[in-house]
Amino acid sequence: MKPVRVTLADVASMAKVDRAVVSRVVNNDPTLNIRPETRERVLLAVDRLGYRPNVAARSLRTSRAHMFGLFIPDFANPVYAEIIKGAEAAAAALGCVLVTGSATGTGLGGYMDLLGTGRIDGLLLAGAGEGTGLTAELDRAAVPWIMLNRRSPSVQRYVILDDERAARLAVDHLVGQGHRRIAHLAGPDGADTAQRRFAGYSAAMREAGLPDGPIAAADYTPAGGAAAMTELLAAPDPPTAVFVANVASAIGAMDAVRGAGLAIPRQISIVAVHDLELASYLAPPLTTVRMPLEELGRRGVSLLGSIKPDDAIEEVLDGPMNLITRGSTAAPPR
Amino acid sequence: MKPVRVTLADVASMAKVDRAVVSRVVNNDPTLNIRPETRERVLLAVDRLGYRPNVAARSLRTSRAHMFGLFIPDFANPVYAEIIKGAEAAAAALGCVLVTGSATGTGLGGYMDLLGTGRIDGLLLAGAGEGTGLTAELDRAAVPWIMLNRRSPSVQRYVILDDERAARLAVDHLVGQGHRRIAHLAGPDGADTAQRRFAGYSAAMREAGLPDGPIAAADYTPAGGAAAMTELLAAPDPPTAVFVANVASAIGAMDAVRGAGLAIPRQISIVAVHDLELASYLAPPLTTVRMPLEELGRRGVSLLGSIKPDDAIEEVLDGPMNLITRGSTAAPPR
DNA sequence: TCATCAAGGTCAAACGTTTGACTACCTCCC
DNA sequence: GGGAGGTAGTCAAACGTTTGACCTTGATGA
Repeated sequence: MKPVRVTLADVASMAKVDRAVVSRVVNNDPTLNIRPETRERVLLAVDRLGYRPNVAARSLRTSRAHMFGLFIPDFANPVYAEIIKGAEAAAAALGCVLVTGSATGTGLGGYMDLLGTGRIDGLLLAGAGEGTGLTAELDRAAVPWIMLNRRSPSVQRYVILDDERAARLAVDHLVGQGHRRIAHLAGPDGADTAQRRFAGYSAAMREAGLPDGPIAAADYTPAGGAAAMTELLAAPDPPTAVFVANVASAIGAMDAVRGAGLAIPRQISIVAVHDLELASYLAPPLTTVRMPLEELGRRGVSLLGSIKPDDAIEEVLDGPMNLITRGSTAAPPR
Repeated sequence: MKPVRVTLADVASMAKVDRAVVSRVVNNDPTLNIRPETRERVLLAVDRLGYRPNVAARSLRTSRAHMFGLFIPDFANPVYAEIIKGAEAAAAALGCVLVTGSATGTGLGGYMDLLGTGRIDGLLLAGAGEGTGLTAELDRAAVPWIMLNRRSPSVQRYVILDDERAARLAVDHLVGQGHRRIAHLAGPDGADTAQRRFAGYSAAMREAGLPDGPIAAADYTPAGGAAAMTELLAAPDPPTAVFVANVASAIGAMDAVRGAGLAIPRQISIVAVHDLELASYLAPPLTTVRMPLEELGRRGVSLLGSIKPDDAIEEVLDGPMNLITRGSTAAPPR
């Protein structure tokens, strides 16, 4: 077969009908009155010619791109992989493509330039885009946008997870094992998720009648986690357990604990937010709280598909969230 | 500012010129003769109105989408993150958007449906798409495509890395430390990378005057790696070192070694292909061979930008490739 | 017999760019 | 005076869909 560019007109002439009929058949237009045999003829022609609609022409006419954007800070963070997966699936269900971009490639500034006008029908901002003038520009271009798992300081347009509940799950688990000196290896100061996880930690400790333990902040990387953990271990009355705000930090934290010559979980227990396949293969396997990230991506896209440009969205997604108990947590040393 | 949809016509009427002039100014058409002051007027109008070209209309007219696709099996595999990064950057340099899709969301079949006709100017296939009828369909739609780090059995259109060299680097390192019974934890049977890494392993062993050690295949996941490693350890004369074809497998492999009660690197050394930030934080830190994956993505896109549909491409990319020695390799037990 | 109605389509005008062809004006030179 | 040539633009036809308005035919009801 040679490369060909099949258009509506080709199909129409093969099926001996007007282009309009083909268009309506292809799009299942309910207003179309058509004899079954004619429809058959059209579908046959579509099939024989291998017709696929030209998306540019369609977009131009309908001013809908059938494409959503998802912007993330970095593909290397596996936490985002699940969000992408859910978002892709939801977009596909809507007959749309998801284009995922990261800040590592172009930066947010260039991103809008590249997307031009009318390339996407909506944009999901996952942990990126705060503070920049991007949202204003999106509004100007009438592109709906939603922040995922981040609240924006000014505008109320977000879907977040119940990070407080996640933190409670983790802390309650530690408390249940008998820990009383529980530290918190928090997320970076600016991050909204970090604040919510801290709030949950603090509330759970209070409810258990325990004072907040030592706290150290780290960005969501192994290196950051290692540094913060070293800090926590140097505290005057070191903790017997640590609730870590992020699994990537936790990996670094575990290394720091080993570096200090302490045994996990015999001398110190660790539990982190976000689960990874890899967590089972660490030494020891890491106890985590699994968050409904895939659901988050899915929900984001489906909201994008239905919101009006000025709708406010403030949603706390309650998907399944559970503690996955592995070897990194145990009763404290006596 | 209210949402507006600014078109060429708006700019033209504000600048008191024809739409054609605006178009030529915006696109820097060298054939245009224009007075500097007129150009200024146009640019001013563009700026004041916040004009951005409508990509759908442009694509329709020029039949170029200014968009490239990259298809990967799974976002959760951090190895692909680097490829994406490079590809995004190269696309941006060409003024194009990169849309990355994965098999987890829609499957390859649906992917083409969604992309329709004319949505992308070229597609990079990274470890996905073999065997399906996809490439035939791409050819039919006259969409250039290139396989990344995979050779297709039939058509010769690929860019690969020098996996043989990577394997040699790893094996030579082990040989240099005095190992003589070196096993290979290979990749999945079908994978082209697995074959090349095996070939490199085998060649390096031969050159060192050593016989191939035991070999076990695994998919590129921790679970697969753990199972295969267990198999290797059960061999009659167990190896003192293992060359693992992939870092994800290696993480599982390390766990299996620990499960068997053996110490790394004292009783068994491990080295794997592909580096991750995380490798430094494993226990012990994992020795790896770092591959130029970012370069691979970059090169893929830039080739896409320049090839003709029927060009053959058979390129072995020689970017920097180096052994990163960490704690998982040492001299064999005596 | 004529108006009405439904079925089964057809017609043609957009959508916003790009681009080859064309024009209007001026200058220069013989 | 007239032709050549250059400058600075203008004109209008595509590109492939979608969609509201319109048309034709045959059947039905009064």
